[in-house]
Amino acid sequence: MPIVPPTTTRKELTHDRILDVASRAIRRAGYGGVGLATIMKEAGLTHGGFYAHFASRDALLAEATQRAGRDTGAVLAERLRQAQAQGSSPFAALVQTYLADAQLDNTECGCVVAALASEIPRQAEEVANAARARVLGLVDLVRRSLPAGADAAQAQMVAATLVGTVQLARTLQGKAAKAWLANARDSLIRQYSA
Amino acid sequence: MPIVPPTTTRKELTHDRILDVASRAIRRAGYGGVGLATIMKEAGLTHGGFYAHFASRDALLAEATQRAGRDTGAVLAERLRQAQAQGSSPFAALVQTYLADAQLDNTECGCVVAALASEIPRQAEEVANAARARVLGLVDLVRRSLPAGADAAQAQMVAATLVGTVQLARTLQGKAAKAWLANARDSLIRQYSA
DNA sequence: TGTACATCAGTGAACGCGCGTTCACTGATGTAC
DNA sequence: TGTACATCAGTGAACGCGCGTTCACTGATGTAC
Repeated sequence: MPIVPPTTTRKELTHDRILDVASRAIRRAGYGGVGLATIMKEAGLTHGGFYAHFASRDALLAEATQRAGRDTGAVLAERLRQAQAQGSSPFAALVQTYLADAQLDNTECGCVVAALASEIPRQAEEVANAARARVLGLVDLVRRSLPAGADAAQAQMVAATLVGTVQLARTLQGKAAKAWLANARDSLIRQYSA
Repeated sequence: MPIVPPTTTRKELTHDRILDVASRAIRRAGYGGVGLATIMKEAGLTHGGFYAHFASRDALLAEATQRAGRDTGAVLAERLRQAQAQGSSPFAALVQTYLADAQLDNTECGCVVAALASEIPRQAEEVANAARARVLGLVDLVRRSLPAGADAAQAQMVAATLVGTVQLARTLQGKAAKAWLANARDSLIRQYSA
């Protein structure tokens, strides 16, 4: 989703559009899986104009990682708020959203950490830094969803389990993948709910 | 480690050497991160001879995935056997090996699933199939390490947590990464030991 | 044991292609007076 | 309000490079007699 600040020039709108396209492209195809020409074309531009918006390909990957993380982070945070407002368990809401069956085919708009985790350590410093920030953001979100008294260590365990589960389920097909997710939802909610 | 069957022609030895190099290359650099020329050079050959050994790049990636998984699977299985022989907990041995601090810098010779998980769904069918087999192999290994009575569902949870933990710890640096691993080792052993 | 020859494993140059990056240019936008 | 001009955002062709793949060839290995 494009984010449009109060005062926006035409160039800022274009920049934002490129970022939005790229944030989906990297989750769909991996950091190395999509070229600048494709991204620019999907944004309705020719590739020549790219360097008026970003210093390099890596600069785009870094910004796109941040964008992807903030987009899905905002959605999850909103779910937690809703659950709290209704007096239901924020943790259960998090788990059910993060491990929803739909996430299997939703890589392009899903969690950027789950989509790219194993590629992060191989990226250029600026990209890895942006990705690292999203990992920490995810852990923090998990921590805030846990019952009061839960510590960062528990949040790390849950975050690792969520990410690992989505990734491994995505390597399987159909029923086996959904069964894996369902099992993980049950186990996590049983174990960590207050 | 090259695997040498009883009767080996010179060509089989070379094939094996290419596979060994490739199995480390994909874990180090990702499926897309290393070219055939580099792999052949590391195996002491010129790249022209590649197609005498493999039908395509993807065929190599598939075989190298299988090789990597079997190599590390054999090491882990041996650890489990040792622990059982000594009357100590196989599960603790598995967790301490899989989540050892050394794994942070050991991507090249470590678990192929942890090294490549998020890239698997994007690979060609034959590569994804080989990788999927390694995921199931990992789950099975975990299941065999768990106390008697543990089911496949528990093994899936543990496998996802192991893989997610290694991946996320690898995105961090130094002390933070080691602390994450230590926390995960403690939590898992506390939770699943008989 | 020695020679002649077929098979085999690996070489090295070449191919077409898509990549990230650069740059001279164009047409639209917006400002000055 | 209208004209002249500077600035801006995006175009499209070109570059050098490394990739996967192909192929004619070479030198070594091994077999037949």
